[in-house]
Amino acid sequence: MTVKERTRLGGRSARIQASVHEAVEQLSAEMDRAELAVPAIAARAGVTPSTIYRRWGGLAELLADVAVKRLRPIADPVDTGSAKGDLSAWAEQYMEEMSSELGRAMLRDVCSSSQEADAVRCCTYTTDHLQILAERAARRGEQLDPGEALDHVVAPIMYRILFGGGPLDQAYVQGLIDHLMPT
Amino acid sequence: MTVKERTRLGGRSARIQASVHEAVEQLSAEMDRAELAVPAIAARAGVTPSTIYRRWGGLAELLADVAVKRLRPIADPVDTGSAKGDLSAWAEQYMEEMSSELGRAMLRDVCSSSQEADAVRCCTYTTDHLQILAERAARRGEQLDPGEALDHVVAPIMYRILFGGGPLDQAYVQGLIDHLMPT
DNA sequence: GCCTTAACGCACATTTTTTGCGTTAAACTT
DNA sequence: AAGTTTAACGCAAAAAATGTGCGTTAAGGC
Repeated sequence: MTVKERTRLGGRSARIQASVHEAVEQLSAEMDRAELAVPAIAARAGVTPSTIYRRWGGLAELLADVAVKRLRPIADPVDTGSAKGDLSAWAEQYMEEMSSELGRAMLRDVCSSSQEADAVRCCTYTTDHLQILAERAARRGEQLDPGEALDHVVAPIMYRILFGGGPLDQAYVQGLIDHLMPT
Repeated sequence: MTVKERTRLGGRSARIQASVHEAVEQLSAEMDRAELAVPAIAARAGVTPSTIYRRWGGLAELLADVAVKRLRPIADPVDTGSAKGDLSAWAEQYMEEMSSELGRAMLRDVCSSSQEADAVRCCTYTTDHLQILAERAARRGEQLDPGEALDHVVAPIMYRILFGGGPLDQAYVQGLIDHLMPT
C-alpha cells in the first residue's frame, strides 16, 4: 500500500513550497523576527500573498512549518563507544542548538502554531535519536531507556530554555546525565 | 528606597487594564481562539484599539499578559502531612490544570510572546510553590529539593504537554514522584 | 493525448495595525 | 491646595495585512 501524500509532491507545488521556505529563511536572517510579514515573504518568493494564506493559513503556521523542517536532524548522533558518552555528546549538542537564539525562535514558532502536530513531529525527531542511542547501547550490552532520557535529560533542558528556572550549561547537562546513569 | 513601578498604578490606567483583561477572558470563553482579535477585545472593553496596540504592542503580548495573570496561583498548596503527599497532591493538580484545554492555550500564549519575562514569571510561580513545600518538609525533618522537583517532576510534565512523547495521567505523575522520592 | 481538479495568480473587499495630534488625568512641584 | 508636567488615552485617517471570488495553469489519472 502506497501512502498518498496530502500535498502534490512534484512540479509547481513543490517549487513554490521550496521557494517560500527559502524566502522565510532568508528574510528571518536579514530582518528582525517581529517585522517578518507574509506579503514580504511572498514578494521574495515570487508568489502572491494569497497563495501563502491559502496553503499555510497564516504566518504562524508557515513559520512553524519551516521551523520543524529546520529542526529535523541531518545526521545520526555520533558514536563515542559508550552509552553514556553517546548520550552526553548528543545532549550537549542538543542543548547548544536549542538554546541558541535561532533555536529559541524556532521553538517559539513551533509552540505558537495552532497545529499540535508540529510540536509532536519536533519531539519525534528527538525520540528517534534516543531510540538509536538505545539500540546502540543494547548491542554493546549496555542499558539506556529512551523514555527515561526524554523525561530526565531532554525535558529539564527544554524547560530551562522555555521558562528559565536556572542556568543552562554543559555542567548542568552533565549533572542530569550523571543522575540518570550513575556508573 | 521605594521601587518605582513602570506603569501608573492607580486610576484610569488601572481601570483600563482591568477592563481589557476582563474583555479577553470573556471573549476567549465565548469564541474560538483563532478568531480572537484586538478590535473585538477593544470594543468589549470600551477602549479604542490603538490603546491596546500602544500599551501591549499586539495581540500576542496581551494574551501572554493575561495568561500569566491567570496562571498565578491563588492559594498555597494543600498540606497533606508528608512531603511526598504534598508534592503528589500539588503535582497532580498542576498537571490537571496545565494539560487542560485552557491551560494549554495559556501556555501557548506565554511561549508565543516575544517578552521572555512572561515565561520566566510563569516559572517563578512554580518555584515559589515548590519552595513552600520544601520549607514545610524541612520543618518536619524531611527532605525535598525544589530544584530536583522542578527538573524531574515539573519539566517532564510540561514537556509532554507541549511536545507529546507519551501519555500524561496521574499514574505517570506518580511514577515521576516515586522516582524522585523512592521511600 | 484528453480529462479532471488541486493549486495558483490577479483584482478587489474587508479587516487589522499604525500614526499624528489634540485631550485627559495621574503624579510631581511649590 | 493650586499649578505644572507628562504618561496615557481617544479620535480619525492612513497604511498594511488578511480574506474572497473567479478565471487560469498544470499535476495526476484515464
